[in-house]
Amino acid sequence: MDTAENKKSLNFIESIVEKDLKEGKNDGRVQTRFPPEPNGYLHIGHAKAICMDFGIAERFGGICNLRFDDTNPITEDVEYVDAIKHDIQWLGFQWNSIYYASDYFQQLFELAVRLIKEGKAYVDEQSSEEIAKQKGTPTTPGIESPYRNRPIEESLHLFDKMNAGEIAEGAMVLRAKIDMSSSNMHFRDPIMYRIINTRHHHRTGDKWKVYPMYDYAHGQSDFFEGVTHSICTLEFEVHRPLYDWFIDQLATTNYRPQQYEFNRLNITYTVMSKRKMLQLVKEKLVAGWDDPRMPTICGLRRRGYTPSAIRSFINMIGYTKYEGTIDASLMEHAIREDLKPKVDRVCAILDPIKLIITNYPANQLELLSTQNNPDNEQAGERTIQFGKELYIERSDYMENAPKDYFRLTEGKEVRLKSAYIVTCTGSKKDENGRVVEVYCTYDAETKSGTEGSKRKVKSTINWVEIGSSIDAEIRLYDRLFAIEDPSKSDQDFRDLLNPDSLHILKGAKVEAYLQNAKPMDSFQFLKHGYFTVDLDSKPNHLIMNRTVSLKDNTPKEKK
RNA sequence: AGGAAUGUAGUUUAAUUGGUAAAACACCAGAUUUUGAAUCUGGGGACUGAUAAAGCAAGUGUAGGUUUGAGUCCUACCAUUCCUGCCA
Repeated sequence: MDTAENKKSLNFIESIVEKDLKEGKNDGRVQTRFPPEPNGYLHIGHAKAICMDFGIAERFGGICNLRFDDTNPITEDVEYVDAIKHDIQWLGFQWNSIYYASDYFQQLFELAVRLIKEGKAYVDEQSSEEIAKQKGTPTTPGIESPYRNRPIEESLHLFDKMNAGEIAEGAMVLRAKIDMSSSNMHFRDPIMYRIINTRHHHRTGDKWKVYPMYDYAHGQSDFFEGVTHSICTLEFEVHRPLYDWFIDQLATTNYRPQQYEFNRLNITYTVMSKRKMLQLVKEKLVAGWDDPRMPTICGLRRRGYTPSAIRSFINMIGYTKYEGTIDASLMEHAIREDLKPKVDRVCAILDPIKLIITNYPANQLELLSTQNNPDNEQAGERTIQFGKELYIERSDYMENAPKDYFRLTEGKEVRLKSAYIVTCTGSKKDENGRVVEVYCTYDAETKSGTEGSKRKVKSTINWVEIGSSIDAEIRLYDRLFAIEDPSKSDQDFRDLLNPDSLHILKGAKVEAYLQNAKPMDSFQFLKHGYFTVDLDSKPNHLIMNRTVSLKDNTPKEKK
């Protein structure tokens, strides 16, 4: 797999790294970092970034560190730190070291003091509204703060008071003194520090009352760590000049981290915003961050997606600077391909109806053999129990069938998968006219594997023997949103949820083989799709999630 | 309107760095099958045309230009995305 991957043409960032290496930039070092903010769970978009950050290091013999961008205690929490670590490792990556932006708070503070002393930063006492107003617009320059040229000593003194907790939250900020008329809005005296003294930081506790902003903290953290290629998504492109400006304040040698941006991942029928996901979770529109409909790593995991499927999907879509939207079917293709050779085919009857073989001896049971996975010889065979009374899918019988219906209807033959050929002889209805039992006769000469079984039959249907079958709750998941691009709609995204994204079937019957299935085990239910045992599944209450359906080409029941 | 960036089949990416526009997914048809899945074979697909026959002075957002030769270089235009949090 790796050789095939290496043959593939390099993406544009890999090309840059290769060139940098050739030119001996940064002493031939390659160092990346994955910098999540611990304020939510990782999603498939992060997986793309993870594959990039760790992938570059792996491919070019460099290192990749995990760094938590924990500069905002208002939204961040340890809960997320552990989940993020787990998700990265589950995806199959291992960081070199773990760092936290908060590890650098002291250094960042000292540098800020230095910038004040150099006249490159000042304490502003205006409200956020005033500062926003003075910022101007992209087409009109901003105006300078009245505090912009206050004495250095005064800023120094106030910055200390800010950090001592003597100033109220929101009352003052530290701003870099750059250019209020820059065409780049980020240069209009960006805020470096704000006061947060009503929250404990999950690592530094109450030590700090001022916290650095992203633009200041991020690049400097890269610098402190020795990052060479700081890879992020396109929306940070306009931040790059500021990133460089701050680095300029620190760099004294040839070493410089360089920021590169690639297109973030968008997928049809879902949202890729942590804010929106949080909202879905908080308003209980989904069952949690790991709801199998969520595009989070934990959601995909619970849905039955594998790390290799996710990685192959990411590999398929590539990295460019064009912001498009990936067809959800591509991800579905990835998981089908991944699971195909790996998981056993089993019988599950989602909407059962009884099939009684009238000429089969009562109380007789026999053991039949069936292939575990026709796409993988090594998976071997297993035995299944057959008897007089079976469950079949309700839809596999029709009382008044059209010509092109090839399954059970009076007088017609079908093959029972891995068993016998049977002929339908009729059915029984209850007082409401609902079919409750279907009858058939079997041909004892047609047992699977024998000569007699070679007869051509139009259709094969699935079944489970009643006595040995086990009950299962089946959760049929579908796309979370009803429309392709919920974020481009004028409507509230919550009104665009797909009302059919989850159907729970309580009365399903599955074959005994699933008796010992454990959470996260995957199977293919013949004709239905790939299913995974849910986390909440118990030995006496089997719950299975549909990962993805088989491709559905059944619109034959037209006309 | 200012700045930054991006336009290649329906979608996402390739294209030996100036030299045959290709792949995957999607779509369509046929064969095959003890899964109406998978598999196999083929097809339309980048411009025009009606879905065709077919055409082309035709094809990589549009229009020009440079060149023996342009998806690739140059110019202009158009479209889309991002930028005015004390979020990251």
